[in-house]
Amino acid sequence: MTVRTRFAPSPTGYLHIGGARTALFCWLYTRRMGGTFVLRIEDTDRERSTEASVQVILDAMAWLGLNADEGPYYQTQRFDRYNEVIDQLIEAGHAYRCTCTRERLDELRQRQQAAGEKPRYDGKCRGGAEGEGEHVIRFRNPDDGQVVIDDLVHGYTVFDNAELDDLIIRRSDGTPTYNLSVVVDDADMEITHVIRGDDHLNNTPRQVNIYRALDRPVPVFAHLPMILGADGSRLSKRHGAVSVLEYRDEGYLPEALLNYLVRLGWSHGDQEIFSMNEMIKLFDLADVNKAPSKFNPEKLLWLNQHHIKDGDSARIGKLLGDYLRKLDVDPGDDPDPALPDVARSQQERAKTLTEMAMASEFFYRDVHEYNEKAAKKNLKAAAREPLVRVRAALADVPAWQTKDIHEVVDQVAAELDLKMGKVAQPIRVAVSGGPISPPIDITLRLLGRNRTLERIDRAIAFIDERIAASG
RNA sequence: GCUCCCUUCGUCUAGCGGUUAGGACAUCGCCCUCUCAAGGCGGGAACACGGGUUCGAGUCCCGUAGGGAGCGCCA
Repeated sequence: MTVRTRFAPSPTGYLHIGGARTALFCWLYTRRMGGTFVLRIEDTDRERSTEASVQVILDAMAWLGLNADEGPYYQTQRFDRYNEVIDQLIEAGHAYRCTCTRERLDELRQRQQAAGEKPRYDGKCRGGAEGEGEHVIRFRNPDDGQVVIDDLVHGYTVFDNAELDDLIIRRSDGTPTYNLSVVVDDADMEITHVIRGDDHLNNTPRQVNIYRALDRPVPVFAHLPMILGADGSRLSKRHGAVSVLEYRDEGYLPEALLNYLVRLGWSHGDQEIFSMNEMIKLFDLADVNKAPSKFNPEKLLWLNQHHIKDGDSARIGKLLGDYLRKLDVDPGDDPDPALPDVARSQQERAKTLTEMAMASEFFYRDVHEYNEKAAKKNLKAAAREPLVRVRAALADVPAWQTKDIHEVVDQVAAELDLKMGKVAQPIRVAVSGGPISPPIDITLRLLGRNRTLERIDRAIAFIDERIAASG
C-alpha cells in the first residue's frame, strides 16, 4: 500500500506558521515514504473563503517548495458527491432529517450549560422529524460502545460514544459540513494517513463513526501538537508575523523557516541544522513530540542567518538584488559590483536579506550624508592625514586587488604609527556613510577605484568644512 | 461545566529504569578583531507537585495542579 497524504487548509486568510508546519510534516513524511501528497482546499464555508486566500496559500506553498503531487482539489466543486453520500446515509438509516429550530437548539444549549452538562443535541428528531420545510440532516451517532484511535503521535485514545451527539452533516441550505466532507474526501481520495493539528483530535471519533457507517477503511491518524505564541496562547498576530509570506517579505529564506519549523515538535538527536534532503531522509512521525511548543522568533532569526551564511552566493546575490529593489535601490542590469560578490562579503553579517540589502545600499547609491555619530567620531581633524595618504597611495595601486588595498591601509597605519582602526574606520565612514561594512579592503575592492577616490575626496572636504566651521 | 490531549533549563529539545540530566537559541564572561558580524572557550539555568511500583524513577502507574483543544447550520 503506498502512502497518500493530504494538506487541507481552508482559504480564510493567509497560510500561517502552524499550517506551514503541518504541511511540512505531511510533505516530509510523504516524500520519505515515496508516497503521494495531495493538496485540497476546504472552502465549504462560503462566507469566509476567498479566491485571494486560495492564491496566497498556493504562493506560500510554492515559496516553501512544498509541492503537491495532486490537486488542488476544491471542496466546493464536490457538493454533488457529498450530497450523494448524505442521501446514501439517509437511505441506510445512518442519517435523518431534523427540523429543530436554531432557537430551540440555542435554548437547549444554554439550559445544558447552566446545568453544568456538556452541550449536545438531545435527539428529538431521531425517531422522525415533525413537519416539512426547512431542515438539516444529522448523522446518527452510535449511542454506546467506544471509538479507539491508534494515533501515530498520541498512541491509543479512547472515546465513549455516549459523549458524542448527532452532528449536522447537511445544513438547511443544502451544503455539507466539515466533518462529512473531510471523511468523504479522505475516503474518495484514498488518503492513508491523515496528518493534521491535534485541535482535530476531538473530531476524530465522529469521523471514524462516519467511515464505519460508510463502510470505508479508516485511515491512520497522526495528530501534531499545536504551535503557540510566546505567552502560551494560540498563535496570533500579536505574537509578530504569523503569515508565511510575511517571512518571505521580511527577508527570510524558505529553507530557514522550514528548518526552524521542523524542529518544533520533531527532533533527530542533537541536530539543529537540516538541509531539505536531510529532513526528508531523517523525518519520521515516530519521532514527533506530543507537547505543544512555543514559537521563538529569535531562534528562527539565528537559523536564517546560518542559512544565509551557508547559502550559495550566486543565489543569495540574486535575492539581494530583489531586496535592494524593494528598497528602491536599482542595481541595474549589469550590477557593479556584481551582486554575488557583494552577497559573499555580507553573508556572514546579515540576519535577513532585508538587512543585507540595507547594509549594501551604498554600493549602488551615492553617499549623500553621513551617519551623524559615525562622522562625528571618525571624520574629524585627526582623520585627515590618514585619508589623504590612503587616497594618494590608492590612486597609484597598479592592480585594484584586495591584497594591495590591504597593504596600502596597513602601510599608512604603520607610517603614522596608528592602529589599523584609526585608518580603516574613517575610510569606512567615507565610503559607506556609516560605521558598518565588510572588511575595508574587500569593501573598497568591490566599490572600485573611482568611487573610492571620489568618496574619500568628499570626506576630506567634509573634514575641512568642519575644521573651518569650528574656527 | 463536560470530554480529550499535554507537562525536562526563559525557549526548542535529547533522554526510551541505573546519566556528574546532554545539545541548541537567548543571556552573561573571556579570546580573536579595521567596524559589524562570524568563530572559539567558559558560566548561570530544568525533570510542575504528591503518592505508589521497583534494589533503583526524568523514564512505569494513580492522583493533584497548570496549560491546550473540542463541545457551532466554522474548518
